[in-house]
Amino acid sequence: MIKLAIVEDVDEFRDNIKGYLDEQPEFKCVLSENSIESFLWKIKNSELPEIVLMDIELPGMSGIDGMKILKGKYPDVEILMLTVYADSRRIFEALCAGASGYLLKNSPFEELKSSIMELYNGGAPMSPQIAREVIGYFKPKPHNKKESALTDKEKEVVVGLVDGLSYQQIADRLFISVETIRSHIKNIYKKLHVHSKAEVIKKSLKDEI
Amino acid sequence: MIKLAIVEDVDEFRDNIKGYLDEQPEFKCVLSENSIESFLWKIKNSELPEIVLMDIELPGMSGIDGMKILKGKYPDVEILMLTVYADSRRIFEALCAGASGYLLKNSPFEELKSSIMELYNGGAPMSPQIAREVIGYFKPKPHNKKESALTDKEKEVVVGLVDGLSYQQIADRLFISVETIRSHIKNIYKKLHVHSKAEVIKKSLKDEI
DNA sequence: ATCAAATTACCATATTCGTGGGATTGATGA
DNA sequence: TCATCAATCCCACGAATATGGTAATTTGAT
Repeated sequence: MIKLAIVEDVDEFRDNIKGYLDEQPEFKCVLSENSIESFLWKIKNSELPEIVLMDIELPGMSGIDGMKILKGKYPDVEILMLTVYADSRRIFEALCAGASGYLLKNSPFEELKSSIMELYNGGAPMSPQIAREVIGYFKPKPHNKKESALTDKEKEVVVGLVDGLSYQQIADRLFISVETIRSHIKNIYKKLHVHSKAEVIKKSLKDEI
Repeated sequence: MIKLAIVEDVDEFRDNIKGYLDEQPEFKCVLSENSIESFLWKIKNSELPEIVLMDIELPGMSGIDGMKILKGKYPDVEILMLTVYADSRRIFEALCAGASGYLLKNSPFEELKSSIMELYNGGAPMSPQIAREVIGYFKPKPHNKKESALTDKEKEVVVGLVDGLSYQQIADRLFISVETIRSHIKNIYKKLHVHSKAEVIKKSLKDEI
């Protein structure tokens, strides 16, 4: 018997889901609320749900913020996001906030059920569209520039900068003069169109150099 | 009719898969090879497959390296990784190399079929275990430190540093004197035990401050 | 064999940074 | 109420950085 909670502001949709889930012998809805605020309030005196189905678009506190609070208080609760949107910003915000699964609302109830079971068994259910976004996150980027423009030596210098070394320290590490480092840095700055170590480090750590 | 290719070194397993897929009216196996090398050779004179089922553990060139080459020559080919391993290093290497799906070899053939269909329809099929790893990648880390120690103002200054601004520019942005920035920076350095902008930026971008 | 690029190195100079001292004002909490 | 801390500002000085030159080798590719 898996204990569930539902947080969804559209009354009809919430009741439909609850109706369906209550029919399933493997589930038990211990809470069904229309806002994060009331959910967080009621949960104090309720059985602790194992899985929370949560809408991402809620009046008042957003599902994302709600998740953060919920996860803070009850880290073991699994959260399955439900949403009509498949845009990547929302997806990654939700995942970074601790969602364990992400379904589109147009999923049929049977899929909702199997997704809950999958989540309960340690999986991470996602609608195909969502999975595509998530996988796409790792895909090799079209790599805007051609091979980063930087030479091998310049890349070594960049590594030194990222490691927080001074010019002198980089020189020692690469067994060349600090003057050479200065030359390389000048060229790196020109190529990357930056004017400080800080910007190089940022580029190196964020984009790709 | 979806055109498929199989790259798998274990003859029996490869033949079993091919046998099953050939029975399906939606599929057509245009290639079935036991190594990346022979696959890349034969594909030149073969119909171009739309989806390649590829083992990740291959003698000779690894599936990962093979994928990179394949993706380089035929960027539109979708790759579905097949493996017995679910360790995160392999998963993320494969995804970063351009895999569009990732199945464990213990998946039943029916699941393999539905996964191919899902991939063909723009999804990104994953075994539940794999999905868990992928989602886990985004999960909030156990956040080692206690609330980062930095005050709100100090965090704003850090943001300025990460943005590559000079002290003066940060001062202008926050409408306070550059001397105040210097004070904040001194305190930030003490709290984080660092001695340069570079280290702060690195900490901010890598760990969490 | 030749030319372009990469790597190495040096000089000069203005700016920025890192760090040591202070000091004042509020807000917060014990 | 008193102590603490965040936030604001100032001074000074040596170290490091940013940017402008110039130029000798090495290396790679044509």
